[in-house]
Amino acid sequence: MRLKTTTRVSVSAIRLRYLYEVVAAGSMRAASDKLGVAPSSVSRQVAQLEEELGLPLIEKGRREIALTEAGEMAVRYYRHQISEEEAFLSELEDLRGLRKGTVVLALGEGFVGQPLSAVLHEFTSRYPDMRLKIRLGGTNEVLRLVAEDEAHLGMALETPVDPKIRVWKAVPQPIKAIVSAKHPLGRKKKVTLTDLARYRLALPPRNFRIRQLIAQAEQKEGVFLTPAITSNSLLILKNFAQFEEGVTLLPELASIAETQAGTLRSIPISNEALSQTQVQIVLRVRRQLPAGVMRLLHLLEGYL
Amino acid sequence: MRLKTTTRVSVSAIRLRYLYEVVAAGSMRAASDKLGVAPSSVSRQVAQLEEELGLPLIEKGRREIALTEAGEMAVRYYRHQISEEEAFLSELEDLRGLRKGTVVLALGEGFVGQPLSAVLHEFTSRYPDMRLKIRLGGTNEVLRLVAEDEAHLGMALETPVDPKIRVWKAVPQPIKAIVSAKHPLGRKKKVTLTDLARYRLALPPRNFRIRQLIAQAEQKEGVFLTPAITSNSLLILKNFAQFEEGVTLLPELASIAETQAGTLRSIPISNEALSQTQVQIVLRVRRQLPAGVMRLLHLLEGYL
DNA sequence: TTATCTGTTGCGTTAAACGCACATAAGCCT
DNA sequence: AGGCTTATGTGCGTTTAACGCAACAGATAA
Repeated sequence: MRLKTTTRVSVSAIRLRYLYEVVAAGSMRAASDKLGVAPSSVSRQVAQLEEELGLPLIEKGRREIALTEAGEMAVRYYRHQISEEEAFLSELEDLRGLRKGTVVLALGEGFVGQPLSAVLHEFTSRYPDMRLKIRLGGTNEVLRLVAEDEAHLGMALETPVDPKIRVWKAVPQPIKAIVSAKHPLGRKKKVTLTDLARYRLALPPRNFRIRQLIAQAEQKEGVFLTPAITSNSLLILKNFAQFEEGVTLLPELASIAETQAGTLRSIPISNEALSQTQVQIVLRVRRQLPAGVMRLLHLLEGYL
Repeated sequence: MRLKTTTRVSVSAIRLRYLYEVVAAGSMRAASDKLGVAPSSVSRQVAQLEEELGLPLIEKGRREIALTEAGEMAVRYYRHQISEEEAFLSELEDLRGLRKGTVVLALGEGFVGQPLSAVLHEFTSRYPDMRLKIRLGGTNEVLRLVAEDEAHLGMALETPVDPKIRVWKAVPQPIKAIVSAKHPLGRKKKVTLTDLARYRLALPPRNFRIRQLIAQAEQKEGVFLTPAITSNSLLILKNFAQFEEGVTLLPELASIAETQAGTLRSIPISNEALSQTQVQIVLRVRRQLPAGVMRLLHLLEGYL
């Protein structure tokens, strides 16, 4: 698409302003006082505006200035323009003061459910006019959104390396065995994959990063886990552990509320691939982030 | 009333424009080509705009430029501003091309009725988007309107001298005796006040300039006319002459349609004050008139 | 990695706006 | 009518903003 190539005529803002001040002050001298410039300058600018527009704006040859019809139009236009500008600047002020704006946060599957609610609640209440968009998706989806500037921030588990992605912060987030308090494994300090294989398991589907990490561990140890149940809902997985005496494998964060309440326990797994996983906050390399996003970023950092 | 003294911040138009062209062209270099300036200038203006607004507008450090949220707002604002400016300029264009505008014409009492309709019709049809305001009033009212710029032009009978009023054109417009074709005076070439005193008369009220001129003539000749009927409606006066065999005294113009049709006759009066009256087109001294007004002025000149 | 785009910065140049001083014109007052 | 006051318009030298050129640095693609 080719844009117009017409040379823009652009009515000089300063000249319009001078005209307006002249009318408001009632004379060029008064206007020049208010503007802090010499009267000659005012006179010239108004004259040049008339030349630009090709029409007389003030009726000359009299003591008090009086606008012509074109002058009235010009002043009306200027006033309108000013009010629009003020609206624009005030909008900008909101943005500068972090009061407005949109932050898009992409979350990996590890966070599906009601995670982060404390952080997000703090953010939305501290900046009530900021809109927060949360996009959920698999780890790869998160990366794509961040790489293509469709999301400002991403949080996901064990993100693969990508030249366009910068890992801002990574914190250990081992995948643990989640069981109910009454479960036989509940008293153990550590479990092996072999231990787990003896119990009924609930696991996420194969396209989930968690499941891929589990697969890596299975490969390495030669032990293969067969889930009794597969679900992309973390809640279902957790319910399976809590009410059906089963076991599920999740990052600690995903069940932190229940472990703190005592209804579930999270047991470390003695496998490197699972115990050394990290949750990562990612953004696009060299991307300039709006201030609001930085705030959320810091909140998330503190949370992890 | 004191106006605001806040120093206006005024977002630079050129910088906004450069920003806009940059995003439209996709790069600063392309924009500089289109704008016909060096790329360095574009870069600087955009940087200065960012400084003025206190916010980054484009995300730096990448090949293709991308706007920040503030940048989006700025471009949106600029586009809006441009469309407003175009509307303004096009309005102005109308004005310049005489297609639009308002002309205020003040008419004295001698023109009440349906006079000038040919001229006014020609004017309104030739400049269909020009608005024509006609204010009717006594001669003094006409002069006040013109003196105080509430009317562009005035037409009245025998206007008194006034330093603020300039007589643009004056044409003789004697006050004549108006009678029906069958009236005894209808055959005379000239009548005196004494002649008139013998018939039933219809005259305008005393606050009309016509009546004041008649009074001057009465004073001078020592003959006093007693009207059978007094009315501020020229139509009533003329009807009195036409259907009730009476006489009325009016400027020739006021009954020109009827005299041409032959239903009324206008007889000169042998009195200096009445036979030498003039109708005058007046305007304020040194007033600059819009082009549209000049056109009407010339049309009126031609008519008289 | 190199080649070639991009945006940025330093510095001398051009053009717009300015201030000062003075000329000119309009309105007011006697 | 004529002087007096006050306001706008003009010539000219000065200041400031925008510019062009050239060199540099960062980023993408081969």
